[in-house]
Amino acid sequence: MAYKATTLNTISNQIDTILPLPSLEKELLLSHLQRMEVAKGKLIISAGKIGHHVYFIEEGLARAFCENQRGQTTIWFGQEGDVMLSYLSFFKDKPGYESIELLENAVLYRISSKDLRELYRQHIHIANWGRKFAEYELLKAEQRFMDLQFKTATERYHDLLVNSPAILKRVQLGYIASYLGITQVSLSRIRSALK
Amino acid sequence: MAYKATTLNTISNQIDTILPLPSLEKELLLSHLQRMEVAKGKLIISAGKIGHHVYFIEEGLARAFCENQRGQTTIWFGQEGDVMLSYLSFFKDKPGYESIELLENAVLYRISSKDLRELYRQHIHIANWGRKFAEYELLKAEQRFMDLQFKTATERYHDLLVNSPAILKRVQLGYIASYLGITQVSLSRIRSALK
DNA sequence: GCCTTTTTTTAACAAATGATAAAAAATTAA
DNA sequence: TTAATTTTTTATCATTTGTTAAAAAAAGGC
Repeated sequence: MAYKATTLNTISNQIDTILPLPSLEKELLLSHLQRMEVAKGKLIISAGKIGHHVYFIEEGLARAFCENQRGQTTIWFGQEGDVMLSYLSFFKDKPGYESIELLENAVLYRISSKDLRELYRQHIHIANWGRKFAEYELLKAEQRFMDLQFKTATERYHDLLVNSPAILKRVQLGYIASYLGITQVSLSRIRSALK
Repeated sequence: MAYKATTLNTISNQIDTILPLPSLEKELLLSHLQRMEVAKGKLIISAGKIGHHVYFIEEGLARAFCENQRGQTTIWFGQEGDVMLSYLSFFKDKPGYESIELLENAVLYRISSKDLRELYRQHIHIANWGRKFAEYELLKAEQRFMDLQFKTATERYHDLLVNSPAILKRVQLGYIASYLGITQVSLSRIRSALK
């Protein structure tokens, strides 16, 4: 059974985690969100197409992946509390690199890019909330880049074990391997060396 | 001789490139900027320390680098029009991963983190300017990550040749190699294979 | 110019990862 | 449960990149 939803992972708390909003702006932002229950396997965002919404994950698991010569490479996992979007689509109205699919049945909230941009334009608290959102995503991207540049695949796997055990439990190893930037065979070698 | 400064690379135009500001907010932001002439070799930001300013490069060239087992690895080059900062320091008041040093004599403009945050808090246009800044930096970081994940060192070198020939002319190959995530010996092999 | 120092290239060998194929284990469906 | 399918591991060999050392080329100082 899925764990009982508490106030800790409600959409309202997700918003406050980025930057607490005054009640007026909070209600305004919430009023533009649309709740969706989506089945496992559904493609939320398609590579090469412009995504017109930003999604908040209240429950469920998703992955972003790119198609390339060797098939699909997973570049991101998202779970409860994460925000799901194509940066290129939302920031520049351009087609994104990646597709995003649900790996489990999910409860999502979405807002259209158009609505969110209008809220940014009119309300300074929401503009600063959007700035904080971009800044935190940038810190995550920087961390990700540094890991890829400076750590070995073995270290990155170990980091996942320590920092994101939930992902490892919920996802098959082929996806993990491509997320780490190595082949599944290589990941299998790393795992057997750890025993 | 350095090229003559035109309106194209003034600090004022750098700001508008991120997001054009109304004249009131533009003047306000400019009034907080301090002009500096800095000599080649100067360390602007130090790894492990909190950087308290954000810098705009009007003239000159800089690199960010990290110390690690193999010495220094260059992770970024900045030239005319680029903004220079530690993300961790400015966004979270934490010590950053990287040091930034000037590779040429430079003309910089700087603003304190404190002042810029206060402008974000009070002026919606500046808040949205700051949001756009973070969004564009995030797109650059995403591009960088994708390149490292999906392209070979040879392809990354070729991209530099095509997209940033100025950097290649101004910087020694050892820095370029570490920026590409390979050794200088490897870069030399790549270069000789292209002939 | 010439000498010193720094940068770049080349060579030889080691280590890590990729590609492919096949075996083993786990999962799913009837 | 059994059979089919999917996932994971193991093995072999090729390729790429790293390490170290030395030679060649370029840059800087006197």
